[in-house]
Amino acid sequence: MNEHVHPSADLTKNQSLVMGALTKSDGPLSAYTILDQLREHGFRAPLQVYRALDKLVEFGMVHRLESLNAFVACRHPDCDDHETIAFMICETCGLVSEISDNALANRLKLLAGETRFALKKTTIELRGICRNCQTA
Amino acid sequence: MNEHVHPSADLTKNQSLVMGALTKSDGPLSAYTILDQLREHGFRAPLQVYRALDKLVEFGMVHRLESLNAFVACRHPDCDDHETIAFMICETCGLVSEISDNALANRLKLLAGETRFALKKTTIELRGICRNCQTA
DNA sequence: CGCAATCTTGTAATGAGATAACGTCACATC
DNA sequence: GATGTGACGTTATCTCATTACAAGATTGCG
Repeated sequence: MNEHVHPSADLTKNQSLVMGALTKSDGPLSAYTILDQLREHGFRAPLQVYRALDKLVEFGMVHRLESLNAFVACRHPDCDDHETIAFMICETCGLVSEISDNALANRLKLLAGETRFALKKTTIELRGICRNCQTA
Repeated sequence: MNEHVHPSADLTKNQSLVMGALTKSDGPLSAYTILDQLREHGFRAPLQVYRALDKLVEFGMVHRLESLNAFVACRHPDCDDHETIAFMICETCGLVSEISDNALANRLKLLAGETRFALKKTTIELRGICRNCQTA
């Protein structure tokens, strides 16, 4: 069995709305942007968004980008390892792409192991300019 | 010449005070914590801290921890590459250690290069429990 | 010297991100 | 039908960060 099933069917109403907003969006959204988009659906307070986001992140359907204080729908092809994903963030167009690289993950695990560090979560975010935005 | 000279001599008064607070501290400090510590030295507004921090980060003397919204004095042994440093952050004791690993840095550069992504800055933060805190 | 350009500083106000504390409601289980 | 659990709604508050504007300080040059 896959541990990272995306339980889209089991989402509550609020979770579905938040997930929908993120899926529709091209790039990452802040919690407050999501809130504004969902006001017409009855959302009134940040906590409604944050609670949904917490669950979606827990389910592995959404990632939090620490360097942006924003959230993106998970789009990486294989769902093997939600704990060691790298993000490339274009500072020009805002595009975010996910990278799942075993060599990278293993190297980090090795480094942690060397000092007996019990690794729980990794944040890897690359900021720069994507190919498209350079030629433009 | 080393491009990452730490120009401690050239720091302004505010920059020195902020740097001092970070150097004295065992772990990372938030901007507002620094502000509180420096009130007796005449600090009154967050901006005074943020301005100093911006410069110190620019000089490579201070690192920003994105996943903590906090700052640490640079303590990593070699100053070769301020752009690709990994941090291990203990969630129990707050200890932060810096890792400068070439294999890791090269792998990231390779991954970025594959998609012609012009890498500007990398954020690598490992959260977990350090060796000491596990045995305790 | 006198003046302009630039950099650093101080202050107030505000914007943006996140959570605490409270109460309520729906639903499952025994 | 009592009880536990999880999602929900609301208000207030907290933390983090920036904008905008004014005042000094410093450098460089005619």
